[in-house]
Amino acid sequence: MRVRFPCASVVRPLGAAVLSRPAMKSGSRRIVEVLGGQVEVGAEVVIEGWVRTRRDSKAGLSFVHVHDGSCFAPLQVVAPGALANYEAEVLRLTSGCSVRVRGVVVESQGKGQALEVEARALEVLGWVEDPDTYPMPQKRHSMEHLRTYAHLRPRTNLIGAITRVRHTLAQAVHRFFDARGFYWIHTPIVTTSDAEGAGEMFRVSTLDLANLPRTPEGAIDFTQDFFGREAFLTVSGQLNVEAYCLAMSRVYTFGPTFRAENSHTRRHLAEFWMIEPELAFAALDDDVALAVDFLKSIFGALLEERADDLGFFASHVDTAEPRCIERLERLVRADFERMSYGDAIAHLEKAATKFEFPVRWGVDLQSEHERWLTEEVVRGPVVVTDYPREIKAFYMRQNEDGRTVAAMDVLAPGIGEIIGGSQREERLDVLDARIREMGLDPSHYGWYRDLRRYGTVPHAGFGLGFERAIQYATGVDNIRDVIPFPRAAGQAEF
RNA sequence: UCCGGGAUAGCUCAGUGGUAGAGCGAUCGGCUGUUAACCGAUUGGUCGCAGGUUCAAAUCCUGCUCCCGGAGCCA
Repeated sequence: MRVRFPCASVVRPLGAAVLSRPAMKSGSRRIVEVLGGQVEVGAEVVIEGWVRTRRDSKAGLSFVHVHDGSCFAPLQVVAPGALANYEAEVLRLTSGCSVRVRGVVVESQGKGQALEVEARALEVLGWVEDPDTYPMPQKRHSMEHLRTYAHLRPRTNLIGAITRVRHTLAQAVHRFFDARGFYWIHTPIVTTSDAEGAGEMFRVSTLDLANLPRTPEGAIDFTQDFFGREAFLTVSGQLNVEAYCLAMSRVYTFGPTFRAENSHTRRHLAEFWMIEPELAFAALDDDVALAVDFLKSIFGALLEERADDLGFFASHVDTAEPRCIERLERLVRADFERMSYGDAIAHLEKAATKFEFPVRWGVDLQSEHERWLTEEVVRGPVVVTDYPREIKAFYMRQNEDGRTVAAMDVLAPGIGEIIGGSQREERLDVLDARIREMGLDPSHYGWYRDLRRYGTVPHAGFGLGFERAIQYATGVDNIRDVIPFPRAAGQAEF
């Protein structure tokens, strides 16, 4: 995918954010305030930002487009030749220079912007030392190139837009839960539980790798390690948040999560952010309803608050049909399709396509199957429920049929599983039997079993990969481009 | 981890054994209330690294490193 780097010529509708003036600055305004009409025409303002483009007119003035991150559109600064430093500095401005501009807000004589700032003074705060090798000049860049300059890529239209979308979605997540009485639980990053069972874990240790302490039997002696036992980075906050759920009733986590899988795909990171609500006195249907309500709410907020950035994704980035704005609008309005795993298998068995992995009841859905369901059968997101117990985690609640569990996945076109959740097994005897059945030892699940021993209640929850939600919302192909500094197998620069 | 593709100018790429190319960028000039600006000129290379074959290697062979896509794992 190629993305055009230079500023778009069309001013998009601005976000709804109303910015208050920062207390520590005198008269300095963010560009979104000026372009959003929050500053009167004729008023003097100070603008601080980075030059994106400069065009000179031999009428003796220059047009300098400046970004400060506050919105998608640039501010056009008109720099008259009468400026004291016009010849010496303004005519030497290149993409990437940082500037402070004092000027007057005026109606633009040109097309492409309604308002602009006529400079009375333009101060260069920082030059670009060699414009020929500046990695972010005004031209098209490949995503791969941007990725190798993770520290400079936020200066591009694309990464700037992603950054604002990511922020807006994060805020919408917290607002959604807060409005419904959910408490944000800061579950631990470091875990000593080897029971999370959601993939390979990163070890956390202060032991000297070159000189490991040994037990008499020759094993590594973790009692001498920092925590007195083996420790890892969390792969899920779910088990911990269940404890708070069975006291606070409605809780959620929103934090970093780590998987040491050696994955090389556009959908995987070693460090990513996950959102995991947990709802007490609830069954699977409540969980599905919460998930659907959640997706509609956060994407609805995004449509309202970041129309400028979404317009850019729809016109320059997204290649799926329908493009992101229409896709999100449909999702916000639509009733979500829902089907059981059994029905999904039936659909797949009827499919005209021959799958690489043959379909039969009992197999887990492969990427190709999820794609068929979302892109061909439903043509949109779909909730699949009641999976075979053999392919799901030990904590999921067993259904009456004895062969399925109360699990649900929300599948989205182009992304695959965007949400995975379940009703949890609240019956201690059933949970213990399940743990043993999977060859695990109930004694390792002490505190988790306590939750079933003392005042257990039906409860349910789900997990949502935050970056995948951003991918879905923007149409950005590679997950490494929707997180500021991606960490993946073999990649932790910056 | 497996399968496939790739690494040549600041960027994106062409170049299948015989003197290293284009577009974009950058620089300079022309033109213009400009806005993917336009026109002209200039600049720009240890062809990923290490070996090998050959009179001759960006090109063929071997190994390595890294990147991209897909699969698995999963969110």
